[in-house]
This record gives sequence, C-alpha cells and structure tokens, in this order.
Amino acid sequence: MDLVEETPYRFRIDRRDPMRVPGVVFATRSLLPDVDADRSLDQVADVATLPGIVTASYAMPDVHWGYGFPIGGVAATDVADGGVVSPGGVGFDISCGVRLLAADLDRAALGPRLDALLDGLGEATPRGMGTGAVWHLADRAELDAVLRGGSRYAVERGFGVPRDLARCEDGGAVDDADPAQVSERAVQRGAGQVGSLGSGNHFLEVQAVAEVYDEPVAAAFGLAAGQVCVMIHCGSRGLGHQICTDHVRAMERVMPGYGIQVPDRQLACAPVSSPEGRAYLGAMAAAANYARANRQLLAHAARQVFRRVTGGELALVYDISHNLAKIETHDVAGAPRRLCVHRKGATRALPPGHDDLPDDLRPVGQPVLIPGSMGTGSYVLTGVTGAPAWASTCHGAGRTQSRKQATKAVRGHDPRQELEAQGIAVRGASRRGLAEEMPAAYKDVTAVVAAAEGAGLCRRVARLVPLGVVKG
DNA sequence: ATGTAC
Repeated sequence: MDLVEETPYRFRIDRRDPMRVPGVVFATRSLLPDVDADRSLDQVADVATLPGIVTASYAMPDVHWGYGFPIGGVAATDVADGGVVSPGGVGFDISCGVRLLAADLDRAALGPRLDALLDGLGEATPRGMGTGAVWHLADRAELDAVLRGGSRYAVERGFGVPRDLARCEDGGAVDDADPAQVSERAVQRGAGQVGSLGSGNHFLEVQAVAEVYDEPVAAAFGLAAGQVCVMIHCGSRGLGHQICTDHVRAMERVMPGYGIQVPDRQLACAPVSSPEGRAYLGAMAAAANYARANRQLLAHAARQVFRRVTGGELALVYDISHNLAKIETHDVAGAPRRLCVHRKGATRALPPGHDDLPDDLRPVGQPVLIPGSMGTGSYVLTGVTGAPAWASTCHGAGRTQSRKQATKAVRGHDPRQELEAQGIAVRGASRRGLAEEMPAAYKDVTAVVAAAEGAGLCRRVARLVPLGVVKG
C-alpha cells in the first residue's frame, strides 16, 4: 500500500484502477495500522471502487480492519448518479452509539456513595449476550412503534422527558423507518432486548470531567470540571445484526443484475434508489430507532438508580450514533448534492451554525462523544467549520489486536484486579469479556483524538475519566 | 458487534 504523506495528519492513497476516487487517511504516522496484521488500508482502497462514490474514501485516525468497509471509514455516494448503499458501510451493529448524561453533582460530593451507585447500576442494567431487557414489549405492534419512534416513543411512554429529545441526533428518531423490511427473525431476536447493553466493547460508565479544553462550549453542553457523568455505549443488539445479515444476502443476489462488481463480496451493495437499496435503508432506519430507544431506556433505568442513591438528576448532554448511513446534502465541487453518507465507526460532527442543531447548541456545534477503551479516558468533542469528510470524525480508540489476540495476551493477568487497582470499580463483565477489551488491545484514544483535531475534523471540549464501569 | 457457524 503506497501512502503519500500530505500533512502530518493526512495521508493519500492515489487512485488506481478500479478505484473511482483516491483514499484519504486522517492519522499520524504512529497511528497508521500495521499493514502485516490489519488490512484496513486495502479496505479504504476497495471502498473507493463503489459506484457513485464522490471525492474520496476516507479513514479516521481510529481506523482498523472490519467487515468489508474498515471500521473508522467514511464514504459518500451520489444518490442521483447511481450511488450505492452498502450494509458493510454501516456494520453489523447498526446505530451503535453513545449517550452522555451529566449529573448535578461533583465527583467529591459523590464520594463513598460511588459503590452503592455502581451496585444499583449493575443491577438495573440488563447486559451480556442473549435476552434480558428494561422493557418487556406487549406485542409486535409495540415493537413496530419502537422501530418507527425510537427515543421519541420511549419518551412518550414515560421513559424520559421531552427535553431529552432535543439532545438526541435527529430528535430521537429518523422518519424513514420501514418495519416491513425487518425480517421475522430480526424481530424475534430484538423483541426481548429493548433496553439492554449487550457485550463486547459496550458499557455503562460512571465518569468524572477531568479536564475542560473549551469552557464556553463545555458550558453550552452542560459540562464543567469535576462533574459526575454517566456514559452509555450500546447498539441495536441481535435485531441490527440480523438486518445486516439479511440485506447483505439480498444485495449479493441482485448485484449482477445492476452490473455492479466489487473487489470484496463483503462490499455487497445496491443503488440507493433501487428496491433493494431502499429496503435496506428502511430496515436500517428501523434498527437506528431501536438502538436509540435502547439507549433511552438504559438512561431511564440509570436515572432511577442515580436519584435513589444520590438524590440527584442526570441531564442528557447528547446521544449520537457512530454506525449509520444517512442521506445528507453536502457541497461537492461547488454544487449541493444528495449523498448517502456511510459512517462506520465514525461520528457525525456538525459544525456551529448547522440547521440540524437545536437552538441552544447551534452557536457551538454538535457534541461528539468518544468512548475510550476500558479503564481509559473518554472525550467530548465538537464539530468544526470547513471540515473534510462530510462532517465526520473518529468514534473511539480503535482496535490494534483482534479479540483472539487480546485474549491470548491477557494470560497470567487479572484484568478485573488491575482495573480496581487503578481505582476503577467493575460490575458485571465476564473474564473473557474483560480480556477482549483490555486497553493494550486498543490504540491510545488521546492520540486518536489529537490526530482528529490536528486533521481539522473536530475540536476537543472535555476529557472524562472512569470511576466505575458496568460491562456485559 | 452477534443465539461467537444454517
């Protein structure tokens, strides 16, 4: 892979057939993936072959190897010019994302009640593989209401307050969900999981604001130094996974009929405007709403525990996905175009002044929530004016080791004890789960965020440190 | 990420 260093934060993969556009990797030299162990830069080049792709196939500083598309990949296709949508450009965990809540409480004031808080959160948070959820749905009609209404429906049903919706991407739900495109098997897998954390890198953490880089923006977000926060990182569980599986298969079957050839069958895709493209986008939107409702329900459960243990309240800072495709209007070569923007392990980062921001956030830009690896810090960023890559930035630390490698590396260690020795309390979590999520298996999130800022993708607002973690 | 292989 020939990389041309354009700046210390930006590398180019020159276009060569059958690429339609170049690749652009936002990273520092030390953050670039190890080409012997990780094929993600080849994947950046593969994505550049997709029909209708415009400008470049982008990678964020946390890029690593994924299914078809790299994780940390951003690609936009022109809807009116045969542009495709690819389920691999969203990933299996559709609308996996992060929600941050800020307490009216300082870290020092929480003091010894942290243990009781974590005990309560551990009990109130369904987690791990399989079934178990905050919400037991009445019937398929109620699941369809979740798929159509996302966090809006959860709030209607009393799981939150209307103000929450102003602090959710898309006001808590996208309008174009089509439950008819969600298979019966996906429904069966998802029905018993609405309001559950899952496993892997998903978590609920009690955190504290350790550092504020921009006081006015942090204040607009509702954040101040020392403040206690709760961060929830989860997705669309079995429902999103099944939707991805179903629609990849459907697209594999019809691609030859559209004359589409891709260098990797995991890049299965169909024109956005085709029946198969629209069917996927309708099902994907349903999973996006499901994931938002999921985070809304877990936040509701966390609020009840927080109120009981501390007497305090949790205000929503923001809820944002980092695995999603969206139809957005962007300027391409001086003209506005309707684009299908795939963000897979990449976060939308709207700049100040953007119409889609609520009034109180419009002057400062969109909060971007970056979960660190287990036991390390997390970051709050904001979007910036004139950023490349369709108003997108990184989503997290990014793996450097596979789950298998990480499990092997942890032999002889006791991850739980090591975390607790750092003063980070742990609730739940299998030994295997902890092993797979060791910080040694990830890039340094601080370096990732610094590179994203250096590349002009976003700006740092605050750093959060973990006090305790609930894991699957 | 995921009923860690239909």
